[in-house]
Amino acid sequence: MIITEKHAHILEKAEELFATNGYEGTTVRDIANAAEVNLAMISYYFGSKEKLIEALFKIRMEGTKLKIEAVVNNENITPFQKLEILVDNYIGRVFERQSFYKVMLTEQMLNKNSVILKFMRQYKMSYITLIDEVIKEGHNLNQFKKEIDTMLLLCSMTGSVMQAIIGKDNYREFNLLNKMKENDFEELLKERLSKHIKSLFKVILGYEQ
Amino acid sequence: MIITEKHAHILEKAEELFATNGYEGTTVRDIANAAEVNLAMISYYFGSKEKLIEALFKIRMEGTKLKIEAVVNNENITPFQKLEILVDNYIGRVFERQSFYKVMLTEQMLNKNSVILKFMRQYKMSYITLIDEVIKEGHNLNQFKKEIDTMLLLCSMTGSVMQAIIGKDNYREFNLLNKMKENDFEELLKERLSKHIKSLFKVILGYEQ
DNA sequence: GAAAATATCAAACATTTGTTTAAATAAAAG
DNA sequence: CTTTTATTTAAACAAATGTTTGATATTTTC
Repeated sequence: MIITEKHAHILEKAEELFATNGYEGTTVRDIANAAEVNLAMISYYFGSKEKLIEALFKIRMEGTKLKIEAVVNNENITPFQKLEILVDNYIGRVFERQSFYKVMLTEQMLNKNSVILKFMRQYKMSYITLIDEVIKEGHNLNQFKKEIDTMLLLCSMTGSVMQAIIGKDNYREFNLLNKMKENDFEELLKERLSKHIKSLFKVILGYEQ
Repeated sequence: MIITEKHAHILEKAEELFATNGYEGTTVRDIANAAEVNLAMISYYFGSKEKLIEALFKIRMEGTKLKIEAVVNNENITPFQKLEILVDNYIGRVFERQSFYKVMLTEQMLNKNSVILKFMRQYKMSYITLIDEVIKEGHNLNQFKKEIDTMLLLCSMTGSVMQAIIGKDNYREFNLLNKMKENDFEELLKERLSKHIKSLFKVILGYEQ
């Protein structure tokens, strides 16, 4: 399937609606209105509502895998530096595409669509095997001193970021940051998350230089 | 509103359906079938589908707050022990009520219902202020050495647990635990999560006895 | 045990849903 | 320019949705 600009535009509007109202809570009419196209165009372009969300997952997940792998194939940096870059990449991607990651989170729980499940499985597995490699490398170089549960560490990373995003407003309020501009606040939160998660990795892996 | 056994039974079936299919993805007919009552009984008992999910949040959140506070009012244990108990309580509650916590997670993202928002806000705030107190106590006693971002630590706790639950099957597969019985596996995962999160707290707070 | 209140039921209700149709318009190809 | 192909449209479609109705059964109250 060829994705034109029109496709991409509709997908972006649909993505926003799915993030705020859920897949089932979003009607094809909502999408058509938001994208300012005729109702029938959704079927015309994508075939069905279900194929539309499949297309969304396809387009969003395509680039991601390559981006992740590029980091690890860089030979000139230490394992811990690689992990730091992976963390920052992850945070950057989630903040850049908050809507999509919210959709992903709900679909992880609810979805039974096999196409979407395949995409998510692929994404997760590439991430975990990659990090596992880097961690093994660090152990071999005797830079990481502790044996760890990679998957739980990954849960902490993704979970911390997602919870922070979902509870953004609570965080803002609790830390008395209401006056800040939205953009500045997001940068602050990203920065704090980055530090927080890197230190998680550090202490859990028993990193020593 | 008085909650009878019949109410509770319908709510439990609805809760399961909401967890697997989402609120919008669950029809009143689905609930009636699952609870083995006539379709009209849902309206008769709860007034509407929306009031049903509000009742679910009400009943589930009522007990929680008291349980949390009981821990902290125990004077005979150290701050870090209190945190350990809070962590184990949290894990225990989530595993015991996986369906509800899944519903909560999606509603956190999607819901605009003011009644539900109020419940969740209350829940979150009571948790955070409580933990904040314990952490201050630990600092005053010079047992915690590091200044921390309480809310991010909380994000890591809740996020780790939720991600682990959502990705249970992945965890099982990746760690080659497929032969294990579901119950045994859950106990194992709880144990590992408990250790993992407690060590997070320990290192991030700079705990020294 | 009759009267009143509560619970259950199948059927019907008006909306909303995703999708399709067939006609009209615009763009591309020859 | 004309024909063919691709796009856009309003209207229609059947199925599904949350809710209500009015009749019937069951339980409670006195």
